[in-house]
Amino acid sequence: MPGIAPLSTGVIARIMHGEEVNQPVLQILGIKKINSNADSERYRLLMSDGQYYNSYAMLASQLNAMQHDGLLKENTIVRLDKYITSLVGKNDTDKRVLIVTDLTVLNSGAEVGKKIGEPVTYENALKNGAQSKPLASSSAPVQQNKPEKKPMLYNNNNNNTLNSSINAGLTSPIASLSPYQNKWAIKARVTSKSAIRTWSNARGEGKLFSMDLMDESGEIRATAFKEQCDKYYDLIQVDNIYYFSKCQLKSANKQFSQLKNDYEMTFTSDTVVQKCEEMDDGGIPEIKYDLVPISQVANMEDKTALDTIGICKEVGELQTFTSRTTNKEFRKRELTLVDMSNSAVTLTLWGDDAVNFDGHVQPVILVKGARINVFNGGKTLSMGGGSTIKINPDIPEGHKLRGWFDNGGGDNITNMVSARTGGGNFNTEWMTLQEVRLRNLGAGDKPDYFQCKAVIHMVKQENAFYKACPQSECNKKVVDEGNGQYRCERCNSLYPNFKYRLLINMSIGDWTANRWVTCFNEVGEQLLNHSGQEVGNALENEPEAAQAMFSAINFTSHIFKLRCKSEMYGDVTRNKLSVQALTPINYKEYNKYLLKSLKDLTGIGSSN
DNA sequence: CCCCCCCC
Repeated sequence: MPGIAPLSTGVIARIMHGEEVNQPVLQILGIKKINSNADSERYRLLMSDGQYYNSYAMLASQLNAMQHDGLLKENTIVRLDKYITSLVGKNDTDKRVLIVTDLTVLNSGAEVGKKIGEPVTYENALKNGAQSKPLASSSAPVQQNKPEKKPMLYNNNNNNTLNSSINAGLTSPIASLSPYQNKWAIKARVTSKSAIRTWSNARGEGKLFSMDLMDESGEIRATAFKEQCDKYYDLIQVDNIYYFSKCQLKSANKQFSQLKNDYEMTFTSDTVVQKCEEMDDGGIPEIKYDLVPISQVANMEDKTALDTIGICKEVGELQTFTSRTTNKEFRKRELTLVDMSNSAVTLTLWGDDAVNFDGHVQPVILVKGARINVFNGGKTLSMGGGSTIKINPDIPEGHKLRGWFDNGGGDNITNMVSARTGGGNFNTEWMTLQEVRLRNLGAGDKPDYFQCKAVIHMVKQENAFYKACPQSECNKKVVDEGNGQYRCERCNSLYPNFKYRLLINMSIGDWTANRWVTCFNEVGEQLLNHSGQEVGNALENEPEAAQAMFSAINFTSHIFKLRCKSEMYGDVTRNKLSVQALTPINYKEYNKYLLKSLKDLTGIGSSN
């Protein structure tokens, strides 16, 4: 059969003997779903090497999608790129389960069209005296073969017992754990660890912490309550590898966990945890980061979890507030992360992370599992369950960013993914400047936000900047003492210097109306394409340079994201517009709005 | 046995 990959004949005998075989090629003779309950999905495979077949094979759940896509039909020939074997069951009936964690389809079932060879079960072949020894191979076994004497005595809570099992190499892959078998030990890396949390409800009260564990086969969440919480909290550290045994397994509630496992673990009084001190990590993978460029965050769905890395360009004050809904007090701190996509996003830290954070050195921040929140039409990242941050991580991406930023890389951030320091072009209602008046926007307690396409008519150079407190966290206007000293009333300090901050008023117009709007520092810097320092200096000392900067933007068109709020000055109410963000015109998006407006106006092409 | 992840 030309084009059909040859099977690795007889290889199942070697695999089931614990030998590591590189990329065996097998044929799928059947696949069926086990565990029929709705939130648990797992497939069992019947696979043949043409000589033997093996029904104790499982598909790791991260490969379920291949089955969903119809890629694993009967007769399909696959190459096992990664797999793990594990002994399960009581000693006398030990079975070696094969868990496939990565595979490549070589020929589709339709292409092959039939079962190759006349395979028999490996177990029957053994009984009938067929060759049971592994064939000659230079590769070392991953796991020890089944020891002759009964080694797996987990009937007491004794570390020596655990050690002997572990030393014999008898750890199970996480993917093989289920509530139906409890004699196992896993060797896993801690990828995240929660803070200790207390609860109190009708069913009682207590405390707990949870952690996420990972090995080559998969991941699982574990929770330690009460006594176990106190006992293990300090021992468990992110990135370390531990042996765990005698935890209770139960179905995971998918509502609360994004981890790819149908089960989760609870520590019990019998649980044994032991730190793995070996230098060799034994194939336990490093924590993997799927780093998303900050610019991409704008295109991702609300509530998505993601990994990213950026420079903490700005850091906010620690804020404390009481939640209106729960009456709980929260502490948070907002960081502005920037990266080489010339984009910025806000990352919110909570609790101790927020309190202890020192951002003044503009560190590299690596974050795993941060969640997207939509706020004011922008997107922010927030730490939550399972999220971790690392400050100045020793990884190539971190060093690259450091070099980029220290050479001025962060000076031209043009894309503000979060609304506070800018904003995107998503989810914000389009409006004309006339509609803003007609609809009485900004009259409520909360500001209104909208976007419009407008052209800059005139920019005021007078009072376009002010002299602000030089402290990085304080932007209050300083009082010029006239003797080379500047006084900040907020910090109650005298300084020999100040920093320029922009506060630009300009007139913009669309086809319906003109309005005066205010740009604060960051947007002003983006608009004028110069730092506040440069603009302030030019305005004070180099009028021609300043003129050039300001006239360069006259009659340019942009998408303005505006905040609208009516404010009282004495007994006069003024409706104020401030520019939250400024973006180049995305004609695809803008035309969508125009087309919709046309439909609404004419009724042509509309549904009603 | 938790399952909240907040606020502007």
